[in-house]
Amino acid sequence: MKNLLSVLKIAVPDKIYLKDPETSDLGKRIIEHSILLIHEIGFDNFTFKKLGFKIGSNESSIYRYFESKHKLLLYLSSWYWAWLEYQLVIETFSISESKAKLEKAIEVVTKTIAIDSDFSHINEVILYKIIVNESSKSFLTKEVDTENKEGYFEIYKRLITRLKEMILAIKPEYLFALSLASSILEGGLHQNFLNEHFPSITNCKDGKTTTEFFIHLVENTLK
Amino acid sequence: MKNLLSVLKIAVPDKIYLKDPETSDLGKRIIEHSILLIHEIGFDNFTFKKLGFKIGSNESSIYRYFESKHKLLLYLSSWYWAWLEYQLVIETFSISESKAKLEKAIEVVTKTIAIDSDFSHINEVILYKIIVNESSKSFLTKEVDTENKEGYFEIYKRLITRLKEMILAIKPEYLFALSLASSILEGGLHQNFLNEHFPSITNCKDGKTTTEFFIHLVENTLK
DNA sequence: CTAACATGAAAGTATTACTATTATATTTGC
DNA sequence: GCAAATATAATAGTAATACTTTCATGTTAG
Repeated sequence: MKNLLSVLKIAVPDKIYLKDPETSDLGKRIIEHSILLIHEIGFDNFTFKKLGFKIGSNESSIYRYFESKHKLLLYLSSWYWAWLEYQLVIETFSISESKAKLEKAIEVVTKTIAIDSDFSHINEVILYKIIVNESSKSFLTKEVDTENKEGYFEIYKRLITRLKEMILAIKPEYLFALSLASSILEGGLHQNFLNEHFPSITNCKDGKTTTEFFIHLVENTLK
Repeated sequence: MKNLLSVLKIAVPDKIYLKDPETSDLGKRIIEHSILLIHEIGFDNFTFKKLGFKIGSNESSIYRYFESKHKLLLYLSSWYWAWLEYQLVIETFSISESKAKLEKAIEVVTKTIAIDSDFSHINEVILYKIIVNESSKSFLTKEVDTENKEGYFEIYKRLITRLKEMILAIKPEYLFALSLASSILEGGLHQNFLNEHFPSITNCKDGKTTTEFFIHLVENTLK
């Protein structure tokens, strides 16, 4: 996996950025340190000025890569979904039995990311925490419909479609495969959010995992 | 229901506001029109200045009721959860059979609110839309842990606890009752969000409802 | 070696999210 | 019916945000 990703490039919809941050040293430092800074102070308190200060660069230079901090969040989200899609495909590819395949898929998309694959400047453990705490803000806006038309959420939707296919492979007549798929993905993030901030309203803690909860849920639903 | 609510008052944790908006005409107009304005321009674009202009009042007067627009969102969210808790209790109270009770509960918390009960200045149909589109922002902040300790999310957590009890009444040995309860509540909002903005990744549309999806899901999970 | 391009530095703008002060209107308590 | 208390309005002010613009400088490619 590590090897493959050092050859492959995670592709993010190119309308999200003004200049591809992967093409320069400054760009890469913007991505690397924006992840660390958003994690540190939260997306709402994050500004390009503060980021510029952190990487010893100028605010105006960062604006040459991203129109706004919102676009940067879209970039980070898309990058994460693309990375997760890659994990999903690789990890389930060789499994032919439908049930085992879906189980592995649920595991991939609901587990807490705790190990950085370390193939790039992007720390996936911290990025995952940002996804849990901030990614909803990328679509909870008045501009969501326009941005959806522009294709900013394509990877996310494709991921859900892939999950849906695996669900339908088990039970083709199930009428809610898309809803179940989207519930697994967002619900997985949400349970991990609760584990961190509202432990009194989740059971996904103390050794019981979000993955177990969803595997049990899905298995019974498709029985 | 209508009659009862005209006597009862929806109680919101009093640390959320500086002055109870229910105690004055201006306060009520702040609540009434903040709901309309947030729905119109989105929470991110909403300001007390714009609201003041809309209700023919001054920005500084609104600040006497709420410290910040974030506190106002917490107020609206808490009000909605309290209102929903009330609906839940009333509608399930007289049902003794566990399965029917839980089914009714799922219906209450996952259905799209389309009729305003019209007992107050608060338009519940529009408020529901705000909850779907904006309520996550009330807890997706760096201050969530402090605010949780202050008790700002008590009603929300109590609602989930009530749902959990109804789940356990059916299957006491089920290990994920809290996670299932929180998934129903947040998942219900999310499916309705998808229906509005990302219809390609949900089945809760074209006559198939979010409620049906969750009733089927829960019934099979607890079988 | 020069033209193109990337980055940096500085200044400017409109808006936001408040706070503070003072004035005026309304209510209430006696 | 009047003074005191309270609520609201008007105005101004502040620091920060979310950018944009301009110009200078350094670097790189043909």
